[in-house]
Amino acid sequence: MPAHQARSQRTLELLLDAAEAEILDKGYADASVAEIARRAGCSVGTVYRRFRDKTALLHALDERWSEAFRATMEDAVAPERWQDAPILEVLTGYIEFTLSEGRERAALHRAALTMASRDAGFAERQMKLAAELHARLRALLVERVDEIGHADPPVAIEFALEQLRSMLLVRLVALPLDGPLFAGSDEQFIDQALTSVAAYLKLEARPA
Amino acid sequence: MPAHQARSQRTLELLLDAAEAEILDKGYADASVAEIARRAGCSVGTVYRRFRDKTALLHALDERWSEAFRATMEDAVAPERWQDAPILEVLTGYIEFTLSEGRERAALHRAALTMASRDAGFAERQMKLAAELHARLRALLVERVDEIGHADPPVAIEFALEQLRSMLLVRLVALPLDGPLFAGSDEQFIDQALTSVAAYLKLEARPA
DNA sequence: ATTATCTATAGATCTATAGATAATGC
DNA sequence: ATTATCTATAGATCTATAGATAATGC
Repeated sequence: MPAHQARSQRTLELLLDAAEAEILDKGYADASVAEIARRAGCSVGTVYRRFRDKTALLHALDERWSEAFRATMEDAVAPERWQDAPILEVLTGYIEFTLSEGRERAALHRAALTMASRDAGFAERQMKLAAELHARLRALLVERVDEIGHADPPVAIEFALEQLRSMLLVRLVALPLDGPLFAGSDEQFIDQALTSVAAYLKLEARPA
Repeated sequence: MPAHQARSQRTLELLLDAAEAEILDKGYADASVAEIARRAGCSVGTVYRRFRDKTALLHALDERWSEAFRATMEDAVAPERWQDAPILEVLTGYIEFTLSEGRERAALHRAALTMASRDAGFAERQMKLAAELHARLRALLVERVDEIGHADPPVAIEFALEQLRSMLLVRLVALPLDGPLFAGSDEQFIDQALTSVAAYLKLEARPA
């Protein structure tokens, strides 16, 4: 249902804002269309003029989130940005980016999680984003393979990235259950994570 | 609401079984009391005779799950069971236990996850279980601290356990989003996980 | 006599639509 | 003339309860 008037375009954005607020507030399952309309300052009928149904509205919201994340993510792992940086520095950047981005977006991510558990479309979009970030990081490490002393670098790169991603997920998303048990500060966390990955990959100074 | 007759005790168990089936089938949010009653072969009124409300029924179910898990878990990490085993062997046992237990209970764990996102009581119960397992593993490692070459063993033990737990969670729970990206087999996964933890902890053969 | 169960339904949601009214822009 | 919005409500849930009926066990 395309918007033909400037007015309806504005309404559409108000609706997405309202849906976001409502979902972060009450969660996916308890978000009501009537309340979203109220928050957007319009009527229920208007919601259904712009969106086929409730699900379509939530998909539009999830797409907005995904696009915003893709933009920051692509910027954070752009190869130009890490020119000549050794692996440990790249990974430090990744961890710090994820921690700060994740903190800001924790509520959002948790909301997306519940949405994904009820509709495969959300899950697909999220996994695709995760895979893209993964691929970009892999490329950065592959370029620096001469630092890696591990016997099987391709496997090691995959595993090391999965290890970091897993720890960050648990630390950040702070799923209601499955939250972090490691009590250390972020500095301590980053420190140990880098120590661990360096030991596992058997990182060596780069040959000149 | 205690059960005074043998009949009502049986009904109670039928209701928990029915609730379990219903939740694994449709998820927490879509589980309906009427359908649970139907599956248990009794009426809606009967459900409310045994449980104050829907939430109380789900808590009773979650408690049943938790008790079952606690039993297998305590058995799996019992100190007697690992007498004289070196750290790597203990951790192999932990990983294998978690993978097999987790595979069986993945649907259940996912259900608990959604329940936890809507009611803090579920979250608390789950985190407590996770913390108990963690504490038992920590004790096993602390006993074997003379194998550890890492500069700060207490921190290293915490971090290493968190690292394993995080990877196992992502690999197993296979959250709708946040699923695993590491494509290797279980054998490959276990192999790399052990390589990694050995390198990080700087494990050495135990002094005789 | 007490406990358990069932039937029937009140009451509270919540999504989605129909039909009337108002604003926009060619 | 077309697009957007609002009001009012149908229709589908779903939780929880009231009141009648049946089974249990002292």
